[in-house]
Amino acid sequence: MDNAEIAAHLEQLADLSEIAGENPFKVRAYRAAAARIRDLPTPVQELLREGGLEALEQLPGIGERIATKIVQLLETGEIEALRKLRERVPVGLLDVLAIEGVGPKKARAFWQQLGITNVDELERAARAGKLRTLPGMGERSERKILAAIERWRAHQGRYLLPDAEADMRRVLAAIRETGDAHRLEAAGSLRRRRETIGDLDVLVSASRSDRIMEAVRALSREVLGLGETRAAVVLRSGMHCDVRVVDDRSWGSALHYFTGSKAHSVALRGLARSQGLTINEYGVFRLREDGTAGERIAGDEEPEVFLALGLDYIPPELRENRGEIEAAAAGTLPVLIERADVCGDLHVHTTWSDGRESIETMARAAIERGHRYIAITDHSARLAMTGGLDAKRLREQWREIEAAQRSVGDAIRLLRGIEVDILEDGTLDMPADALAELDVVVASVHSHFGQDLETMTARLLRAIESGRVDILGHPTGRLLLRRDPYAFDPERVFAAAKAAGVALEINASPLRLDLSDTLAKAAHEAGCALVISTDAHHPTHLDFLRYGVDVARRGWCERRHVLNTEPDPERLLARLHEGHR
DNA sequence: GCCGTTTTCGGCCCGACTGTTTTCAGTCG
Ligand SMILES: Nc1nc2c(ncn2[C@H]2C[C@H](O)[C@@H](COP(=O)(O)OP(=O)(O)OP(=O)(O)O)O2)c(=O)[nH]1
Ligand SMILES: [Mg+2]
Ligand SMILES: [Mg+2]
Ligand SMILES: [Zn+2]
Repeated sequence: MDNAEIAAHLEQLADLSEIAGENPFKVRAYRAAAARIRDLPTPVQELLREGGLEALEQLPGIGERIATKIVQLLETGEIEALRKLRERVPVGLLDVLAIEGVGPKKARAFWQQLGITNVDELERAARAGKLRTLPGMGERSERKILAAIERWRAHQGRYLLPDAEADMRRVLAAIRETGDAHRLEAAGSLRRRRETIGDLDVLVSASRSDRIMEAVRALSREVLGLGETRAAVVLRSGMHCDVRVVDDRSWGSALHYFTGSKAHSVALRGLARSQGLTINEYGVFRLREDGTAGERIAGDEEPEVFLALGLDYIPPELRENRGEIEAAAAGTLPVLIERADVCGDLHVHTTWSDGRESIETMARAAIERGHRYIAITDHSARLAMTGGLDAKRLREQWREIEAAQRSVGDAIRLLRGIEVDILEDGTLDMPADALAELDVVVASVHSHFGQDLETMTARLLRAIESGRVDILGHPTGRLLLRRDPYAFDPERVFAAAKAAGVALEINASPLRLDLSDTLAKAAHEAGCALVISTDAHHPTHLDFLRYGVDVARRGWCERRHVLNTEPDPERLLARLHEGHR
């Protein structure tokens, strides 16, 4: 059972406990534990094997009770407390809880007072006008729930970054168009550069909000809520969008609030309380004896919020309550890598396999982007559907690389590379002598994703220890929103990569983002080198670098952790080859 | 259920909007 599944069990425990009327703080503890497990780079199974129950209890937010539940889950396949809860509370209510506007109290009331146990029954009851018999519910409530059920049925889930960015540009343009916005900025998960985006959150400062709200309404196909300072709408794309309007004085604290994450804000606000302060979206205030907010001491600009608490400024990408507040207090936050630090791209495809453009076209596109070097890394033969290269065609490609190099001049260095398949048994899909003549060998898994953890780990280790591999490409094999990562033990893989001097790729394709933020962090903390590569199959894909830098920043990476921040290609190659060639 | 440069008991973030309410609970950001 992988960490995502364990987290899902804890989430379910939280949801059902909540409907059952449990203490909300206990429910929150389950949710916090679920988040912690989901963020864990190492499979819990491996953690337990090495450190036992104590290793689990070491994790913040996981104590004796939850640790025991997790062990129980891994040993027996279920959590006793969850099994009992499922006997008592209909599991169909989990869907009811997912309906917007329905929380634990209403779900419970539907169930206890109307015998509703799932969404279909809720829909029938709403149509039959039965919900209005409940206290605090009327005809409008029924209509609202029916609309929410429709959205739930159509529900599109989360979005990839480029799709969210495209809609965000439209929203920002429309708000700007009103001329009433003094400042405006994308907030929420998009500002934090999370790997997928649930909805758009936009902060605006203005002295009047009516025309801004009207502009947002005009973009939407459905209005979920509309007040003086907040609007919640469904855009025509189906994406949800929340707009918050504040006045200029509140900009900093409002931006902090709306950027989140929720877990970060809750932790920061808790720290403020312990310092006799209180934070809301309007500022940082001294806390009076009676518990109300007193003198305002900060909040015009975002950095003041941190400063007021004695903290270093925490960049949005780090605001996930993963230790950033403690690091900011200790002055040990990383100096995060930036896009301008990256000097080249080490994973580029061309028409020699499944890329869309020639070597020279890709080279010129890279020059336009200021790159000092790119590695031409087409697929090896095993990936037949991509027209992958065998040793003979690989050697032919070198002549074209040389020709392209002469043609584009010395503005950029074209490196001979390959993305060689790691075959089922961990051997490489190319003879060793051919690989030895290359500048850059990226090795990746493209088949047999279903191997168990031990088999896949051994397969990756064999490739890493071959002495022929410089970079492990898209190390988990995941496709965002489409394919889960394959099972393997990152700890052993990272240890082997460090020992062999093999770098780990942060694949910057927004369909992949692989390594993920948490794994990238674990990798450099394990002493591994990283590279950020686009896996470009088209000139415009070279711009994916931004997304890779986002991941690196979310993974606490500094410039020194990423090899392709080296401007000089010869020095870069020396670093890439170090330890195994 | 977790946690502790105040603490091993008693806190645990804080406010906008909605619907139904005559003063607020529930839900959500
Ligand atoms: N203080 C506080 N802020 C919250 C709470 N819930 C949400 N926020 C803030 C922080 C969030 O980043 C921001 C936007 O809320 P969203 O629900 O859209 O979450 P976010 O954008 O982080 O993730 P998403 O990708 O949309 O799921 O609002 C909360 O319970 N308390
Ligand atoms: Mg959001
Ligand atoms: Mg939102
Ligand atoms: Zn690949």
